[in-house]
Amino acid sequence: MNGAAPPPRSEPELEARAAGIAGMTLAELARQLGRTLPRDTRSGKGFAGQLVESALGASAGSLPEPDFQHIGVELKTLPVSANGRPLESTYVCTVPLEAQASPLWRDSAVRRKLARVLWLPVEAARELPLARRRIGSAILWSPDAAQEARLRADWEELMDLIALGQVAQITAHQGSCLQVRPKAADASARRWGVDERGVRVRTLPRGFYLRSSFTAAILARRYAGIPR
Amino acid sequence: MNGAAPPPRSEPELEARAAGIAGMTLAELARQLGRTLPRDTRSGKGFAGQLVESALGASAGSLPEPDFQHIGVELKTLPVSANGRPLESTYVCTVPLEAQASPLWRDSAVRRKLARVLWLPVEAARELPLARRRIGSAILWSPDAAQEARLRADWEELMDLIALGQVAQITAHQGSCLQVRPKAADASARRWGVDERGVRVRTLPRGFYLRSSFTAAILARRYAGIPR
DNA sequence: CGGGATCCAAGTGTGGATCCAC
DNA sequence: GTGGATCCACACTTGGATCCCG
Repeated sequence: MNGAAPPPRSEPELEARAAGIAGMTLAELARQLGRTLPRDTRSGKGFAGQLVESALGASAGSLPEPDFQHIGVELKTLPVSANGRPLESTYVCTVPLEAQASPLWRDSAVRRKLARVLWLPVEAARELPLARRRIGSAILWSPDAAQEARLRADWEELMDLIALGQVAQITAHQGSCLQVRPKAADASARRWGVDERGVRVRTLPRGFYLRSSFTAAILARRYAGIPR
Repeated sequence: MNGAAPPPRSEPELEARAAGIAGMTLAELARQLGRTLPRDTRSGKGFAGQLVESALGASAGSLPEPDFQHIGVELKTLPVSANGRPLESTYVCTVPLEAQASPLWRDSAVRRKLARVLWLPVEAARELPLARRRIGSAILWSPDAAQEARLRADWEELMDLIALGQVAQITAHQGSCLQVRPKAADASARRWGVDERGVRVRTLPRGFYLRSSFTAAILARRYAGIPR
């Protein structure tokens, strides 16, 4: 196997490929794919995610489509500690800052993105160099009724504020499982939004993120499976 | 003088700068600005335009704003033969392919772009190497009533077809002074548009262009002034 | 600990236009 | 001659996320 894989044609095929890379280190996988490792994790924040995209046949760098568009599955790597506990929140998608009337959960990007996800744990303890980090066992997941209800409640609360032009008042404290945080090159970045009076204004771009307590619960149901 | 100039603060200041570079070759101007010439004109299609932007203090590579936004003036280089006759049509702006109801000329990008233009003739005969091409004398222009009427008539005819989803039927034969032609990296490029039934479809991106007979008339009123 | 700040790659779109086969 | 095709640069956006100070 060398170079990027073609798109998988079914969920079982995708799961089989994920099983095939479980236990490998990022260095091993990078060598197989002919990719070089970034010098450090600061300058290579997205490296692990892009590496497994190539390995599993995701249409790399594509647009609002799911990673595996034929089969409607989104791929998310999950940085975990040695104990298999998520170390970071998970980015979902950008926040639509120009929303005016309160939109419907049914039509939301958050619901579409999270409808079907292949979670792939990857070791990410700060002291462990990129090269030695190992890939865990994947979990193919859809939200159950309780999870979807919590996601929806958080999303509706947050989107109501945005539709009212209150985005500047939102902090990452809000939302029990889904939060809104900055998503930008730096704090000076600006995107078009709407203020309290409906006037178009420049504002900091933001994204929806899943709290790590939420992804921890997903992993807890099925052992993350980092080989020892 | 070295590096790009700051924005001019008035039309007379802009005209004075243009007079200052009239008669210079592209090689001379490039050396003053510390820029290197492209190998050939095929790979350097936009070079002359970008060079004079720097020389005159246009906010290079900026967005839908006029080149000189403070004073509301657009800069257009005009490739001319040894006789001062325009050799090419002039690109104005992209065609809004998603327009539904027929929009108003008053609000159009074409009218805004052409409201005030500094035309700068530049020698461009095919046999003349980039380095030896000379810059002519600038003309600061606004459309007179007759010119605006022709532009408006062409624009309204073309935009009506686009609003009806007939963009695929438009050819460069239409329009007495303003035409629609492809504006893309190649013929496979696609942008969102609307078909006859109002359905969103992928279509070839297009731009508005001024026929060279139109720009020739502008130059004819005031001698292009390539020094001999 | 975690909320706010930041980092990289690649795709897309726009602005500058001229090329070239028919 | 000119209508359809193409070329370059670079700003902007999105998708991949983790960093790091209070």
